[in-house]
Amino acid sequence: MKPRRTRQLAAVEAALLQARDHPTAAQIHARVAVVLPHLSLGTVYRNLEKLIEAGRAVSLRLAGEVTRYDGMVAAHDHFVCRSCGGITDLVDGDGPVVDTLPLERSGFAVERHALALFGTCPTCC
Amino acid sequence: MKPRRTRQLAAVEAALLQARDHPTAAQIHARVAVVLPHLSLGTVYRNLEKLIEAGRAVSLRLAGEVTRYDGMVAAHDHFVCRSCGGITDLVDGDGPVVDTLPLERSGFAVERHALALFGTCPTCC
DNA sequence: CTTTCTGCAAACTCTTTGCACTCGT
DNA sequence: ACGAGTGCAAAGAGTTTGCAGAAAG
Repeated sequence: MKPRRTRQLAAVEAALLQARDHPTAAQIHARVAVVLPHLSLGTVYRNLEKLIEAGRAVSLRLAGEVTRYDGMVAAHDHFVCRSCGGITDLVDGDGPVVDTLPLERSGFAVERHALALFGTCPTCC
Repeated sequence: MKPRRTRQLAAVEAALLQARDHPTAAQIHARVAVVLPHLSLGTVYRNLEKLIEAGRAVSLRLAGEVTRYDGMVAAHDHFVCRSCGGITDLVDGDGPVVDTLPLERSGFAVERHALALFGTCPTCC
């Protein structure tokens, strides 16, 4: 049950870290296939699952869209532009803040959240 | 392209409004099938799509889960309990608040958001 | 009557899995 | 050598769609 460092796993992680467009599994497959032509899509899915379990990747599911993957692992939110379709990472600090205090007071123990904002980005306005 | 008032559409909407458990398309189908035995799953999907376009329903996609539907149409967030799996509607006021001001200042025009919180609910703590 | 909607089933898309083989350790 | 990982292809799950007939307006 000890995880191994295979070229496929390394390549998938490298593609994820390099990408800033929140690629789909198929996109990752296409990109890695340049270097590893025989890479199968099934292996991409298996390795993405491993990275997520290891906390080295995050999956992102927006309404009406395929699952996307994000190599940025620190807690952050997303802005989806209705005009260009681009997804912007919002790092804590300049992004929106979710205030969970009222909830905590009601007895909810909040561990994490997933927030996606929709609208128009600065470039498209 | 004038929408018609069919019993199937009415029954799907009724089931949605009655449900408080954010049912999946299959669950809605099962519930409505009690009244309309010949209702097909395809029709459920088509009618859910119509309700969403009309702004009378909302879809909800959580990581690793099937699409769920919500008859509560007012903007609200969701709390997902890691222990019991229950989904609680968080109405604005006692729910968490998303502060989009810093973003707006950066040039983003935020129109709406989708927020899901994960943790343990009061009953499960 | 006209046009939208339905039921059914087949098609589609995305994702997962079984199996024999390969490759890290 | 051992066993986790891989490629391939087939299976699964969820959702969409084409078509002939039903039904709303």
